[in-house]
Amino acid sequence: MSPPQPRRKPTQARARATVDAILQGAAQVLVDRGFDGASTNRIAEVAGVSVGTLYQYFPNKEAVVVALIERHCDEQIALLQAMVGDMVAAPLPSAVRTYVAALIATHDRDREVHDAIFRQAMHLGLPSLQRIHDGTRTIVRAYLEVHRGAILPDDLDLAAFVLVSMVEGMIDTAFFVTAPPNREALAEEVSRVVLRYLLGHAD
Amino acid sequence: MSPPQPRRKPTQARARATVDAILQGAAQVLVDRGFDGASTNRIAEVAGVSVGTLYQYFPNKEAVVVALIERHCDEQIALLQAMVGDMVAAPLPSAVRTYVAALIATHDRDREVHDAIFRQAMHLGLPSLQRIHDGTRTIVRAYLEVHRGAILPDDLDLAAFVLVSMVEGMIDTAFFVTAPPNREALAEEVSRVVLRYLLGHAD
Amino acid sequence: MSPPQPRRKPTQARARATVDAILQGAAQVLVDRGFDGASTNRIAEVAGVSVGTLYQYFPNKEAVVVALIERHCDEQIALLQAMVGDMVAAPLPSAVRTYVAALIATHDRDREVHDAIFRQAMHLGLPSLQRIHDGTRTIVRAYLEVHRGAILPDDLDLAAFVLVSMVEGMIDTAFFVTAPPNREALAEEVSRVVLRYLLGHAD
Amino acid sequence: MSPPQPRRKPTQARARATVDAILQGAAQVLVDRGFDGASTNRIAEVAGVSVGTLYQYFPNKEAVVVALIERHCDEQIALLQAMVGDMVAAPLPSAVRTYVAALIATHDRDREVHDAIFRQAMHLGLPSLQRIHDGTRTIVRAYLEVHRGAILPDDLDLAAFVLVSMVEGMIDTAFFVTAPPNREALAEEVSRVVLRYLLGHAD
DNA sequence: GATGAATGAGGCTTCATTCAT
DNA sequence: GATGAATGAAGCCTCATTCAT
Repeated sequence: MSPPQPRRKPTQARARATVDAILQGAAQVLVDRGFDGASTNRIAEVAGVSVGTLYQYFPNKEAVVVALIERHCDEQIALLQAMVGDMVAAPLPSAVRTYVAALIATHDRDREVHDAIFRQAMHLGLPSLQRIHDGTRTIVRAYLEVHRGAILPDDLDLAAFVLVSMVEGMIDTAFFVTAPPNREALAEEVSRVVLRYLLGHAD
Repeated sequence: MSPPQPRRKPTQARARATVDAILQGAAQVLVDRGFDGASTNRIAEVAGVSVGTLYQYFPNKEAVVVALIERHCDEQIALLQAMVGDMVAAPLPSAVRTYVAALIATHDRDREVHDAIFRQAMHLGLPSLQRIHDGTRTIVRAYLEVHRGAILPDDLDLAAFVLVSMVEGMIDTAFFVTAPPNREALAEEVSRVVLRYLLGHAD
Repeated sequence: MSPPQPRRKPTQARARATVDAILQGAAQVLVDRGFDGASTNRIAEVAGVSVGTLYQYFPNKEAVVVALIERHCDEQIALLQAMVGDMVAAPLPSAVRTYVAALIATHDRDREVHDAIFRQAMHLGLPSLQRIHDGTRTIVRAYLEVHRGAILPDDLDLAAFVLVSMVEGMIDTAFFVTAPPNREALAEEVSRVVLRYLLGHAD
Repeated sequence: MSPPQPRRKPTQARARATVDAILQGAAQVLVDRGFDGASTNRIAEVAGVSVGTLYQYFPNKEAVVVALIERHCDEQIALLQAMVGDMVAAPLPSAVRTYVAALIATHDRDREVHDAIFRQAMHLGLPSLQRIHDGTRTIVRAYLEVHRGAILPDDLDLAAFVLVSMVEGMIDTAFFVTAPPNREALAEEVSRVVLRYLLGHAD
């Protein structure tokens, strides 16, 4: 409803620390008491500031959650980019395996927080997940372009979409919906799916 | 001696109609105003009954949403089963294409309602999605068993998990997170992924 | 607010049984769930009838509670009268001891029910307790009249009032407020109070 | 270094005023509309604050009533103690008459409020009345100890219990159940009961 | 800048009561 | 006579938000 932008840019170090505390508190409360138990008063309390202070940096409750999600997404993307940084140079099979492993690792960090935030993102129907998806897709698409000659799919846009949404979606399912029958073998099997799709084989 | 018909069948018919109305109302409100805007009073009003009546059939607000999700899941599963009924007899490639098409069709029916309910399911962390997943997985696993000799994967449990979660997750992503670059070609491309995973080729 | 009289006199045996069941249910619920948990629906359910039936015999909820209290008071008075029936003929000391013992016995019967009903009577500020008091006082006053020559007090009205309210009040306190230090000796000590008041000694 | 005055004494003063206002309001409403008519909204309104404020100081409705009862009990006990302060030094007969008069006076102050609160205490089955009783009993017991040689009863615990519960119970009855035939003579007659119990005579 | 007491709309839920069957 | 589904006013309580200090 109201602009999800922070009311004032926290230029001073003290202010930034306050905002950080609030977001930490928000994450904490989200994890501990679920969405409906996350009131601004509670968040402020856990953050160790007063509600008034919270409202000095965020125009309303939603803005806090949005900011939290945004920050989380940024971290996720940064994490992913760091992990796949030199993937481009690698041969396709090992690149894929690295990518899948990175994605899974990404979900393993801060499971609870990730989970809580993910649910909120779904709940609020926010474009944050799309940001993650699109960012990832761009990276993948670029990679496919480089290897265009070696892979089966022609439509690289579509291929990138399918790859990212499939792998991401699957991992989300594995983490949020139902546990896989064999957690150890999961990464390898997913990699096989991808490799067979791209190459026709998984060697 | 006693009347062959239980005394209040008609009453039950009325009650069932009431429950239906409430669930309809809940779906309606969920779509229109989102979860937080879905108050029991609003639901009752849209359903055309009084709050009191709602509470005669559901112990609390969450129960209404849960019932709605459950019903939706049942419908989804029934729909899927109807569509893949004679898939078993079909050759693998066309079976896969049927399955994928069915899944997509399933998402196309009642887009908005499905969307709203799906979000709630995620939000509430309910096992309903798991039910869908597990149901589907059982079907798929049985199918793979039949074709065991013709496919590459050994671990059929894992294969079934990967297939279902991947395809389902991907379609969810396509519908809820970001639109695919080429909606027409999507089904075929997903089918290809599956077929190459199972056979090494997609012919 | 509305007349506390039953809507229709239950002339038939069946109807009387129904009324009984309802009052039983009311007592039950009052004991089990306290006053605020005693809803007409619950009472009807426990009584094994439908709410509608309850409302055929009682105009509103209060009427049920009032009827219950009335019935209880009647029982109490009858019980008391039975116990002190031939007290008049007895010599004063043993008469007093009989009376006190009867009062205590009266409180011991159906402790829980008595307790619950007593609280309601207080709560509703009903004249029922007054009925018990006045009834008892009349009996006592008559007895004192007979023994006028043998006792110290002149004002028999006042004496009867003091005796009844004191003994009754004390027993209520003993039962509802705090336990006496010596339950066994209580009756004898109370009797002594009364006898010394009447005679100057307790022999 | 740090300010010698804690930062929000004024705040606390304000808060205390608010709590007072709420309790006043509660007493008011209890008297005016009875327990069932005493809604938190009504109490807050009469107190001149918003419901939210009420709930900032009390976790629920019952807590308000309990606090009110507690405060009332404290006042009663303090009042009593003030009145009987130098009773110990007095000779028995006048001490008893002072005590009885004090108790009656205690009931005369704020009749309506006292009445309403007393009913609630019974209704809620709270130990508040017990507190009053036990407090009083301790005082009486100490007094009896001092005069042990001059009185008839041996078991001082029992005697104290009988005295307090009897006198208190009787006065409660006189005030809440039925009016005494001769209000003026009541105190003297009660004193006689007590004195004859303790001494065998009332001079 | 920070604080936290105060606000009050609004959510969830209960329950006395009615009335069509 | 009996039933019990339906009603809806009203109660308790929470929480996003403001503002005087």
